[in-house]
Amino acid sequence: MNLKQRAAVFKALGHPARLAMVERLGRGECCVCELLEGTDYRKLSAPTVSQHLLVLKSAGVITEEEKRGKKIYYRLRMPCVSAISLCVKEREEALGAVGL
Amino acid sequence: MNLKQRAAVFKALGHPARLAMVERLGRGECCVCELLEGTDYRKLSAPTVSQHLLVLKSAGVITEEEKRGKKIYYRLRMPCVSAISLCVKEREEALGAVGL
DNA sequence: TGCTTTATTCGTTATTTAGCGAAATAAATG
DNA sequence: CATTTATTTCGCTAAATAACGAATAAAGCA
Repeated sequence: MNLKQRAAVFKALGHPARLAMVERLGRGECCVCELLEGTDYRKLSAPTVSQHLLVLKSAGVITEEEKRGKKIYYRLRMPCVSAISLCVKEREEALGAVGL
Repeated sequence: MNLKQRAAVFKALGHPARLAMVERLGRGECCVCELLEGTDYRKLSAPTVSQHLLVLKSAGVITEEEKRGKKIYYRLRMPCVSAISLCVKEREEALGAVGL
């Protein structure tokens, strides 16, 4: 995996809505409608969520698992990103001095 | 560290030039002039590199270490991002099927 | 002091991204 | 088959980002 591809993964994670989706999927696969509800970041429209999913899929972070009934299920394709997100989350103290 | 702040960290890493800089800084502090040379991604102008450093600094990823002579030294402020980048790098197989 | 090096700030332009309403697709259900 | 539900695609606009040349600042050197 080259530099550009790696950067694309981080870029995909670099939006609150997408990061929330990834963290949700880290707790197990779910359908789009659940992701549409679940974001505590803010309420986004279905088209917007759909587009964010495409970004994550293109970067290889998630994958379309299967279609059950009317619902389409996604799951995390790079399990390590869950650990990554946790790692960053815990670095709280490292950011205090920047005013973040 | 909240969702938005975490996303900002990933966003900062989400550019080939910035990721290369972070990976370089992961091997030890260095000055701007070294970062200006070192990117195998592509040759960028000094103003552009300077702006990328600002992005990384604002997200709390790096910090301005000190000024020695004419040179300004930066270092990694969130050491875990080095490990993160390696983790993503190794997930190569996970991306084959997406055409990445 | 004047010149060179190192790095940043400013101003501008081109490109990308985010978001959404409207429309389209697909599956289940009455 | 018409309707509802779940999701995506399309077309558009507003905002953010990337990049760079010119100008600026600060430090060391001749």
